[in-house]
Amino acid sequence: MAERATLSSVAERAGTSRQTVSNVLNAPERVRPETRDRVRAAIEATGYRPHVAARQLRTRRSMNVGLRLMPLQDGINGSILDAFVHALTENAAHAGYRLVLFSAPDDDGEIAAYDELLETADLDAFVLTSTHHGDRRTRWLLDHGVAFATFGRPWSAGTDPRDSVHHWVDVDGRLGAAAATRHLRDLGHERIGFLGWPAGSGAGDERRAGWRDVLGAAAVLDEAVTDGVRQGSDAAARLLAAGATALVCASDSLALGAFHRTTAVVGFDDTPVAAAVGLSSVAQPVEAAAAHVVAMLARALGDPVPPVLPSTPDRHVLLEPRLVVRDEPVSLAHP
Amino acid sequence: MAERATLSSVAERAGTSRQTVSNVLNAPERVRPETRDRVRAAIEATGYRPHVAARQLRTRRSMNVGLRLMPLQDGINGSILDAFVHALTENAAHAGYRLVLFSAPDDDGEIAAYDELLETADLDAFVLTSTHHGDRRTRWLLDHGVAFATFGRPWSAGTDPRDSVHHWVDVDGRLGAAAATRHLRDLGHERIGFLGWPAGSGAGDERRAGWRDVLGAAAVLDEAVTDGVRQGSDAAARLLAAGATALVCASDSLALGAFHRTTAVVGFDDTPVAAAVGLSSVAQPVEAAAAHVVAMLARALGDPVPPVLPSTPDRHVLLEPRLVVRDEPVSLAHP
DNA sequence: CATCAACATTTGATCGATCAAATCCAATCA
DNA sequence: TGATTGGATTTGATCGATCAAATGTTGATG
Repeated sequence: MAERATLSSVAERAGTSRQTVSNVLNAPERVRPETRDRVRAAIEATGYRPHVAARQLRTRRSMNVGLRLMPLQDGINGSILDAFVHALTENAAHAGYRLVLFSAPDDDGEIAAYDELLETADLDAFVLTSTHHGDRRTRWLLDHGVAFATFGRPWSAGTDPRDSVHHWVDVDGRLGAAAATRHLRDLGHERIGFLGWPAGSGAGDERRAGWRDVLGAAAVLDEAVTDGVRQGSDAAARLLAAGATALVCASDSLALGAFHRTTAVVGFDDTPVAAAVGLSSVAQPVEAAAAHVVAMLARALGDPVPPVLPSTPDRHVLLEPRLVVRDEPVSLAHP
Repeated sequence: MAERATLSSVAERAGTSRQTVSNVLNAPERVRPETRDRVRAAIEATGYRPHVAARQLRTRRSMNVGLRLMPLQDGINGSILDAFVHALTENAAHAGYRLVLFSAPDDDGEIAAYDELLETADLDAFVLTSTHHGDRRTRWLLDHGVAFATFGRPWSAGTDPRDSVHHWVDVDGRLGAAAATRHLRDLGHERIGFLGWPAGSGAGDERRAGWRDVLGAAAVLDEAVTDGVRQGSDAAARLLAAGATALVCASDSLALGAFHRTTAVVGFDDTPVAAAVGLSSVAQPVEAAAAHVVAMLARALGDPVPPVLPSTPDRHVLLEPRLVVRDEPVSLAHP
């Protein structure tokens, strides 16, 4: 087994010094072209790869980004986050970052984990998901000058202006719900109900607002229940009894419950279940969201943003969801 | 902002040397109790935490475990892997490991990533999922003396004995299918069909075998289709037409398709969908699987195995799945 | 031809831990 | 008393990179 190549071993081979090799990698413009080529050849020949721990010890940069895995969602809806984690992993790799996972029982535990990881492992940044009212995590990170971005808007009532200064990416659920409503109207439905959650959840309220945007004064058939298939089924029955002929739902769980009462249903998040049963649903562009998150972090960290990532310098990005229309229900098509 | 505490700063405060502080942390028995207490007090007072990069540079151990995120499953079934990732993250933390994610387009890409991560980041071990026939990854890792464990048996036809020497954890699908079949028989069904995949997939064949184990010569109603809700629905119709009154399915996707034809269905993997619609399903003990994986890695690495992890010294663990019986179908209960 | 600036390259120190070997110290024994 | 032993503690070197400052080289300029 060959010895591990180091800066020094490469330097020796190229007939230069450590630092020149280092410069070829980190500041090539400082090195004369001929030397550069000679060093590059030596790097190639030895298969040299920089050792991250050594670099980290000196620079205090680990190129690692932390992500807390949220406790598993009980239902169907958790899968967007999983898709997001996938997309994040790939996009982080494009920018040279690696994703480090950790878990915590609650927000305070997550904050304690930040503290620990920053001090012991030099994590460069964090990605937060599932932002909510009164989120202490963002405050802590801002106060400590840590780079981070959230997937999800800051949902606070705007009391503290600092909440809006951090980087975030979110999907415009209002637009999505509006598109869903319009789609059903285009199919000929006139009495379109909304099946969502009780007021108070940021995302839920947004979606309801999108439905109202389209229907205006006709937006009267409104049910608010906790998330779940059974609740969706029951509430759908009530809405249909009240005269609704089509339903916009705040989640695929609710939509799945509603789906066997009528196929004129649109769900939210385009989970695997929706695809499986042929349910139309509003898809979140998680891939794009992840790309924006990584781009924001790279900018915040002063690192180059690779061309594959979005180059908008915005600190906030609100993405447009996409309505996935499926016109052939699969599993519930009783003969 | 206080300066970062280091071994030296703690040592100074405690009136000892660096090395003694290091010993208190890594080999306390070498230090006289009084000194030990003094040092511990200094550690406490300064909030000292060891810097992983510095340690890693010297010891060549990162305490990081790599995991490749598989490309997203198209359907419902991917969620077991996600649950496994969660469980793995938590159990890894118990043993002092962190989980580092990476992605790769295929097995060869994964191997290239191993190579890279080992050399640059000193990853201590890897966890592999979705093992399959002719898996080159395990061979490579064995050849390079890298610690790893797989979630999933080596499914090779036993040509190379090395395949069986590595650490693996799996769930006994055969047992699970048998339990499902028995459950349906106990409910009074006599003609129980199996709805699975074409022969050739390790896990699928196991599950079919479990069904045969229970029914013996009565195991005749057998359909093999590719995975999917629609396929499940269609195949279920054929099986029912052929006289079946109940169905054991190889996946929740298939089971969901079958579910509206008859509620006498048992699925596999107990995905969120199954819970959502009230479908009985065979649950994989992912939590236990993850704990075993971490315990195996810790042993392989010569690290202490924390008491919360299983202490069996086995290199192979076959876990028993659990049948989750749900007797009230939710969404498909047509009035 | 000497001087100076600008560029190119090298040298020594450093990040914070561990390893290996040296030193210190108290207790034991000839 | 002095040598010996074993445990406790300290010292110096090291891992592999980067930083900061010093040195070396080149070309332009008066």
